[in-house]
Amino acid sequence: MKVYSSYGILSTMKNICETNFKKEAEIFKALSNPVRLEVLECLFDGEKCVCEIISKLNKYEQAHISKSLIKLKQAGILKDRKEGLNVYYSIAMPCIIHFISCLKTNM
Amino acid sequence: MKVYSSYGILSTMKNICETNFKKEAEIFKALSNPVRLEVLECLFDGEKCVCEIISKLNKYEQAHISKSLIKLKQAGILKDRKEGLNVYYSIAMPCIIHFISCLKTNM
DNA sequence: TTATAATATTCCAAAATTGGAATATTATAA
DNA sequence: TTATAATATTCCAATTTTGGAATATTATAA
Repeated sequence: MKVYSSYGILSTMKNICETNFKKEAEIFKALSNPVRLEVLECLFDGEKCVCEIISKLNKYEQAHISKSLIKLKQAGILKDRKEGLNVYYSIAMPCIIHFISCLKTNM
Repeated sequence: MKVYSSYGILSTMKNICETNFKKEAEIFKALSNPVRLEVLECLFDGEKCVCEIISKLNKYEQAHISKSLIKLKQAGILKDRKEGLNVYYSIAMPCIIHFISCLKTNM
C-alpha cells in the first residue's frame, strides 16, 4: 500500500490552493490603490490610449499613470494593444466592473 | 454672480470622489493578502466562531487569524457577533463571494 | 538623420505592511 | 475568588509599497 503517494497528492493540492490564494491576493493588491482604481474606472466605458487617460486624470504625473496601468496589466486586470506611438488599454476582467459598482452601493 | 460657490461645489464633489476611491482601496487592501483570503473563504458557507476558523486553518497562528478577521471587519467585509466567550464572524458583503468565484474561473 | 510625441523605466527615501512572539482582556465555570 | 478558554492587542524588525524626479525607449514625421 503506497501511503506516501496519497501524501504526495494532498501536499500537491495544498500547494495549488496556496498559490491560488497568492494569485488572487496579487489581483487585489493591484486594486488596492486609489489612483489605480481611478485609472481603472477611466476604462469602464471602453478602451482608451494612455494619452487620453493622462489628459482625463491630469492631476497625476504621466509616470504615475503609466506605472498604474502596467501594474493593473501585470495582474491580468487590463490588456493592451499597440498602434504606432500609442498604447491602448482596456479591461480584461469584466466582472470587476460589476463588483466595483456593487461596492459603491454598499459604501 | 457667485462663481466661487460653483467652485465650492466642484471641489466638494472632487473630494467626495477622492475619498470614495480611498475607501474602495481600503476594501481591496484588506483582500490583498493570501491568509486573509483563506480566512474569508472559510466563511463562504456561513457564520463561524473564531475557534472554528482557527481549527480549520490550523497552519496559522491564532494571533494571525484574529488580526486577519479584524482587518476584514474594519474594511466592512465581515461583521461579528459575540456570544459568551465566542465571537462569530460572517460575510457582510455577499457580492464578494461572486467576484472571487469569477476570479477563480479567470485565473 | 534628427526632432518630437507617446510611453516606459530606473532610482530612491519615506511610509506602510507583514507576521512572529509575548502579553492582555474578557467571560464563564469551578 | 481563581483558573481557564477564547479572543484581541502590543511590540517590532524585516519586507514591501509609494510616488516624485529624472531618464530611457520607441515610432513616426519632417
